[in-house]
Amino acid sequence: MTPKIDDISPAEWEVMRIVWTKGEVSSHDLISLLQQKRDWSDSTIKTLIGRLVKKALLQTTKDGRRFLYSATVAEGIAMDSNVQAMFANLCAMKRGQTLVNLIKELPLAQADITALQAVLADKAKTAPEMVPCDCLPDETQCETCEVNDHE
Amino acid sequence: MTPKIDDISPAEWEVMRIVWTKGEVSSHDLISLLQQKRDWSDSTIKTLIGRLVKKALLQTTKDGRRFLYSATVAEGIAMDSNVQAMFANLCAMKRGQTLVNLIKELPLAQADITALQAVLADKAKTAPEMVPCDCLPDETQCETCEVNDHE
DNA sequence: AAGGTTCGTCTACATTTGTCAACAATAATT
DNA sequence: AATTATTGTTGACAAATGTAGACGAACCTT
Repeated sequence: MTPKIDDISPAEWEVMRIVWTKGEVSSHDLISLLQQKRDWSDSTIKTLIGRLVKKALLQTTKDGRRFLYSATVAEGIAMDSNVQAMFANLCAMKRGQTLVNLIKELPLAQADITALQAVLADKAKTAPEMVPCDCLPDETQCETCEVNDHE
Repeated sequence: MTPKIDDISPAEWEVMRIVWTKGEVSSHDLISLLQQKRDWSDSTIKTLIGRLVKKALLQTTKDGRRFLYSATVAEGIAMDSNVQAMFANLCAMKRGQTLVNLIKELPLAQADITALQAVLADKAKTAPEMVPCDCLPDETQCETCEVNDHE
């Protein structure tokens, strides 16, 4: 089955983070690590693991009696895909501002900032004057867009 | 009741987008606009409206026999809050790269780019050399971080 | 006044998600 | 061998979500 990459629930996300960070983990490690962050019972974590395996986001390797779990999808891919899916829900016209607010809040490393600046410099070359709102169905006109059009 | 701002389901987002864009809408308008984008029955949309009212994300004004619906939370606030909540799920160390990938994909207006550049220039002044991974519980060490520490 | 239309509310039902307990198989200990 | 611990699998159940039919009150048409 294909991994359901955009179907990771918040609780499952916690599990995946550990797996991605450790590479291969036993359910025991997963449980012990997660319980240092979350007040979840062993059972709960086992269920989450089971569901992730069913969703094909985790794969198993037999290690004697137990299993070792590892991710079937790279962390970066999953993050990109989910973040992009989330942004697809937002009004196209207002994504830029949202990004500005987000970046203001986020701690970023020097290297990240440099990389971002490079991408922006590049995009600036071909960026349109404005990105229109896409909240209403095609035929309909968005008030705000009209206003801006007349500016 | 306080609006459950981070409790907007994907289907509900669709509804909110219309409301935010139009300001005040009747259920009739909502239904007719939404059905141009989604293959939802009248009933389905009515249910969504009802749930949004219950979540205090929509408020109503009586307009004769019917209601006019409007948002109780500004679109920008909701977007910021949700995007930030989503990023909280991501490994702190990899958020920067995710942002880079996101921005590469997103169409941005000139003005947005300029604003982003300003924020980045400002952040660059105080940005740390690196933001450590926060996927594992405090005591535990993240492999990748170690590696980077030794660089 | 009678019948159709509009609109809000209720009920319904399958899935998904958050949370667990119980159980069975297997391995480790005594 | 008997007991205990470990670990994967099942079953459960409430709450949230996607989806939609049915019903009743209010309104408009004739």
